[in-house]
Amino acid sequence: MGDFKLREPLEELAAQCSLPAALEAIGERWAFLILRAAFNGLHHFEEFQSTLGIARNILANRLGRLVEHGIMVRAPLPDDRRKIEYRLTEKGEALLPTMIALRQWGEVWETGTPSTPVLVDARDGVPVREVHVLSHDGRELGWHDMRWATAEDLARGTVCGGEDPAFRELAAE
Amino acid sequence: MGDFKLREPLEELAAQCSLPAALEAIGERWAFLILRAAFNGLHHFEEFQSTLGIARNILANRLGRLVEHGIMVRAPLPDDRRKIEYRLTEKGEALLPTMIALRQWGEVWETGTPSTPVLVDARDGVPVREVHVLSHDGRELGWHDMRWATAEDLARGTVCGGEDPAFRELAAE
DNA sequence: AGATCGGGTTGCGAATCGCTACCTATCCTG
DNA sequence: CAGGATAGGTAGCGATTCGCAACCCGATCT
Repeated sequence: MGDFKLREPLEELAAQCSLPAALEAIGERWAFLILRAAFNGLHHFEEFQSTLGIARNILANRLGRLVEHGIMVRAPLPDDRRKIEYRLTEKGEALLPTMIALRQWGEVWETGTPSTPVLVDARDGVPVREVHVLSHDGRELGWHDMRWATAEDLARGTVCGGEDPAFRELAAE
Repeated sequence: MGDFKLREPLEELAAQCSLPAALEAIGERWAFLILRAAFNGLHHFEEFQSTLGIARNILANRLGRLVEHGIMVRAPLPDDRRKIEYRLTEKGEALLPTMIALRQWGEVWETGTPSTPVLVDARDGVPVREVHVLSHDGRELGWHDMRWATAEDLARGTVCGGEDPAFRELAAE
């Protein structure tokens, strides 16, 4: 027991968009919270278990899955071979913007209060900005400032003002 | 059947961080994909069902939950009262940066290819930037450029260079 | 050697998922 | 206005998955 099977239907959708692929890796219950704990400096099974209150078998399963997906690495410590260190890989660290964006959304729309601890710039101790989608020239874009474009749209430059040199550059590849 | 009960343990954690609160709202399987479909312009039960391939009772449950959480609104159309429109609220639209960040992560670390369709700036048709965590002065911060700060850290300005005027301003509240 | 600790696995009942069939209003058509 | 099609769900039921508690086993400590 404890070896759960994959649920397939997401994979079909992954052909079109990589969101399903991402969810396959970290979309399960607890995965994001384990990740947050890891970002908070936790590295050991018992630490995750006691601070998250997650069931042990589920935790073992999730850690295993995160390792499978290359999001964390499992390393037995040389000085105490009972201890196993779970550590974020570069791939795992790359999930930070997603996690912060989700947390900030929760702050604004769910809890209404800033979470602690706060993530600050290590250089000057100032809290980080709110995560936004930015245009190529750095403007903050709301949903109504964007649109979807197909591969052909991009290649043709038929979307709107295809005169922009930065666009030509991007569309070229 | 179909009325699922909430699982509580997440709520305790929500006191400290609003990530659990956010996950309570959109952390379930399919929720993000329904959201993506909504961002792609789908508005009706059958549209979601056929494009996502999700089971009908699960879809009904998820849509209901998203509506409960104020992420979507359910509106019967006046001209055809069989039809129900599901539409993103402002709160739902605010999830776009999270979704894009997750999708971009999937593109880079899972599928390795850009997804279609591509999200572009409506003004000039240029694809949006990759989502990053930015410092108050706009630098892109990697995980190792940040740290966690407690409320006291912020109030005291003991973190590092507390001389920054922007920091004083933020720490004041 | 015996106790303890870190990191799991096993069993089992409860909750959730997914599939296939209904079901109920509303249109639409003759 | 009867009969069918359409939109949006429910109900039943087997297959997974979750959560809890108990057990296991190889280090390590005393």
